Amino acid sequence: MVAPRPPGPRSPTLEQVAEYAGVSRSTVSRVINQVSTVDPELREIVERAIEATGYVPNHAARSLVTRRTDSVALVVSEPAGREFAEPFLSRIFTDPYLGRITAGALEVLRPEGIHLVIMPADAPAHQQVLRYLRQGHVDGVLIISSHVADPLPQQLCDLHVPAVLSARPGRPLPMSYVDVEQQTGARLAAERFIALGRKHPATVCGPLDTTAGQDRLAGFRSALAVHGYAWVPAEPGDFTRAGGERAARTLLTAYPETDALFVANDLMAEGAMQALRDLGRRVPEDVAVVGFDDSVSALACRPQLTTIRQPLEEMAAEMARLLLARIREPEGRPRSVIFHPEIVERGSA
Amino acid sequence: MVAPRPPGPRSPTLEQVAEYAGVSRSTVSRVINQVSTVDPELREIVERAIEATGYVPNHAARSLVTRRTDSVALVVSEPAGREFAEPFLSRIFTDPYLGRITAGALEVLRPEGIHLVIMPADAPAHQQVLRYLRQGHVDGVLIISSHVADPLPQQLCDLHVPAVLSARPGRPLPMSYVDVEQQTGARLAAERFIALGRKHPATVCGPLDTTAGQDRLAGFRSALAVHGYAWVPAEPGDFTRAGGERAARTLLTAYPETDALFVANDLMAEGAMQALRDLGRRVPEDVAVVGFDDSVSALACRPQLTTIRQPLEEMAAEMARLLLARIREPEGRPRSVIFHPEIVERGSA
DNA sequence: GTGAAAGCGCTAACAA
DNA sequence: TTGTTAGCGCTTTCAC
Repeated sequence: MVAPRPPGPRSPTLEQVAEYAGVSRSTVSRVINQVSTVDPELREIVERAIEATGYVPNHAARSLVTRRTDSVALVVSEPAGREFAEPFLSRIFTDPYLGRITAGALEVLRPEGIHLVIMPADAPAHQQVLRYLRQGHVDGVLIISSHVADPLPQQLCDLHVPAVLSARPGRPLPMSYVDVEQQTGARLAAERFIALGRKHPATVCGPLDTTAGQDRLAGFRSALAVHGYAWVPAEPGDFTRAGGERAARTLLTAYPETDALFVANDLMAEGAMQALRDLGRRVPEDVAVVGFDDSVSALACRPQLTTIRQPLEEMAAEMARLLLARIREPEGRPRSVIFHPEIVERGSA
Repeated sequence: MVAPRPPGPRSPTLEQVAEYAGVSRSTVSRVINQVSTVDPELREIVERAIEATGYVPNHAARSLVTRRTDSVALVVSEPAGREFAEPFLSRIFTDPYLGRITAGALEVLRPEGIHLVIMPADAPAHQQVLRYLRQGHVDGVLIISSHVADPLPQQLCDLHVPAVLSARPGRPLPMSYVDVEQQTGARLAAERFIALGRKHPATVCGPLDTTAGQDRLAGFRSALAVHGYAWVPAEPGDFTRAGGERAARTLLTAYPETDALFVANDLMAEGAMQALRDLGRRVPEDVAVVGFDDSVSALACRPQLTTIRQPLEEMAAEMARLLLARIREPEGRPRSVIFHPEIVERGSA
């Protein structure tokens, strides 16, 4: 909380513009709000008065009566019970994932004149976030949540705050969401390995308490089952670079025959490539590697990463569109939009 | 702009809580605002009433009278006249720079209960951003601006909106800012090359219309001048990965004898390493490379990047502190806080 | 087509 | 210590 701002040179009010123009407050208000029933001549006069006084409407006053704020929150949720080496804030803001989501959402929001408040919500902050949303700071919420048992989506649902999820919710919920066909993506990776004639596929999967982690693992396994693999080694990572490195090392130590590695996101793949290098494995000759995301990390790898592309920017843009629709029509049916993944073939597999 | 939200189940007002508790509005207000002059017994009653009714204060109403919003904007400014391959939004949100700044700022802002609105401001959006700020949406602004001729800082100054800059302004301005000793950083790189016995240093510098670009180049040149280098080849890049790759290629083609390369940020260094690899140069054997930032990119490189560390998170945190100070005391003297860079030695030099 | 007036939910003088 | 009251600046009926 900050101290009150001192009086200072306050900007003009509607009242003052009205006086300047010699009309009533209502007329100025109508001109500002583009109401068409204003005499063109008066409108002209008022517009000049606005220009002359340098008037801008006061947001709080307007918001108080209209109950709109023209801004939405981007909530990055993380439930309790996860352990990470890196602190929450640097971890999420260093991950290219969030950047792509932000860019995609703003691509839609900006032209609509809607602003974005970014709200990290680790477990201790959940209550504050809910409070914030209840205070009417924003018209709606984009929720980035991956943990299957994350309570936040349900709570937001209960609050009747318009909201859209970044992925299929862990439990069914009457809330719009966007997702990618996770299993299909994983299958693409599996098929790539089969096509390359690899015999010992394995995977650094995502955290098994996330839907993406579960789905990608299941998709990979079931696609390989079709080719006779009743079982596939898997070691979970935490979607961070260091986590991927660690998991790959564990995996390759336990299963040194591994010649194909599916890593559940590009950031972990970066770490996995490092581990492989340290272990004296060549990529792709000894071990073929496929990542997931098609983020900047994929290009940073040597060799560059073959990966499953999910169009995060477009997905976030769609989230924003779904949210706007929901804000405009809160009782509409929740919608889901599922995107198709594609394999992007580069040097690693 | 969005349509008005329908009435729906409005949350309780102060009035209703007061009625429930059998006290006046003011008393409830005092309890909410932690005013100490409330009888403990009454306070207890009121708190129960708040609990029972599920009351939360309406932000707009409060903001209208207090003239505070408890939120600040993070404006990422970019003046007209720059050409980039990538669109503005994906470029800035994909750059680890912004992520580190955001994380650092939130580290200070969050505990204070202050929220962050993220506002990209390319040239066409400048007017809207100024308008937004004048409307009183936020209490202050953190400005990320690098272009020496960027008009935005001056305009914000004129608006009397509390603001803090991410770097020394292009022209002197009565505004607080944070910076790193750019020239010292560049000198560290130069000295590293001298220590390694390199004879043909060169630099992929930053855009010459940015203070950082200018300072790092000047610092590198003047440090080398001390060692007899009257002139040093330099090729400007645009601080992007692709730009660094292009610039390094140009430089190495024109000056194939180059055996030491200072690259003005890590993102460009990543690209430069790629270019060197393509040109058949080994790093560090044939060409030693030093970057600037110590971002995640530095770790993604092979070999890992020796780089000049600037503590961006701490710098952003300091920006936030300076801003809070300014909001609380708008007439205070503008302050500058300059951080010390350090060289982080890794594999590339 | 325009103006007068009520009121959005809150804080902060001021009185009691 | 508590209550009464007057706005904060705007939109929005409702008369005219």
